[in-house]
Amino acid sequence: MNDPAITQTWLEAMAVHGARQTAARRAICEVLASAARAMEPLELFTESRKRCAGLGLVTVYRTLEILEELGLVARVHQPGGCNRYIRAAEGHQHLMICSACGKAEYFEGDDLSRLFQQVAGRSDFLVQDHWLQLFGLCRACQSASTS
Amino acid sequence: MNDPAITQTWLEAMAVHGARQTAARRAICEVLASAARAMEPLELFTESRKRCAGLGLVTVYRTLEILEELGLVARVHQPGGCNRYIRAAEGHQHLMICSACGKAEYFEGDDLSRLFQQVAGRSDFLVQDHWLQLFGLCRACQSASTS
DNA sequence: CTCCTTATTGATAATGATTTTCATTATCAA
DNA sequence: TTGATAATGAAAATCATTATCAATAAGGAG
Repeated sequence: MNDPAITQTWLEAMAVHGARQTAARRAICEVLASAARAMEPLELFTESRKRCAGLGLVTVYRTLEILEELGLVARVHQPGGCNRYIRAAEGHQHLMICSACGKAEYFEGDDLSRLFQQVAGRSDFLVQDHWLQLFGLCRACQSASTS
Repeated sequence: MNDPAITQTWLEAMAVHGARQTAARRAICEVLASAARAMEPLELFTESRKRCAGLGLVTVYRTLEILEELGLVARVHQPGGCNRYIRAAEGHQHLMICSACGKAEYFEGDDLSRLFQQVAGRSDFLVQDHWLQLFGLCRACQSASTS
């Protein structure tokens, strides 16, 4: 699914949820859907404002709240802070984040769920959910550090 | 290693680091070392104050900063917030958190590192670090929800 | 054991991110 | 086209965290 399609999907999902379709929301969704990195509210505000003059920061917060509530967008936790948002995973995927440029990419982690149950089975916990994130260097940043 | 021993280890590590041994720090370490759950600064403050009258919240923040810097304590990220701290893992361990009571427990995850490299190998990322946390129900809370 | 340097302390003020409030504006169903 | 009402932006309020600073206490030197 490409970026414009994602934006469309998000706006439709919001509509189903009873939320109106506005210029502000469209701008915010477009920016976030096409972002290669997780973005924080202020960045998202600055970028989205280029597409929707007069946009307010508060609207960014409110839109993120809805998108997160609908499971379309996810908050990303990093050593440097936990206020960045990115397109949510499709199915059993996990994030891999470049610690140099911030680029984020999902990878399939379907086979991991089973393992977690098993590993945790050694204790008395009943596992219901898991958070997994990998940090490293993307291809571009590997090359950059070599040269 | 039991709780008083952990406290002692922490205070000694802080001493090596050049930090003085004070009543405030001892109280904070004692509380955090014996905690079964990750605690937020304000909670830690309230509890520690019972052992060290007049303790200030600011000192809790400062002590946490040192303990984290020395790798003795780790920040815990949860859906409800990212401002809780807990005893750091020993070696390749990961956290398992009870979503009902908050109880946290470490489990061995040594064999997982290899898997992450492998899984990520499908992409162009060079994995350097990983964050893994499991959420579920501890034994006590499983029983509670059954009865 | 006492003194003295200096790290540590708590109270207060400042900061920065996020939320709330509210009057105005825009969406969209009828 | 119209009207009920959701959505908006500006400003104020809130909350956690950080910086400031004068008073205090830790702990090495003597």
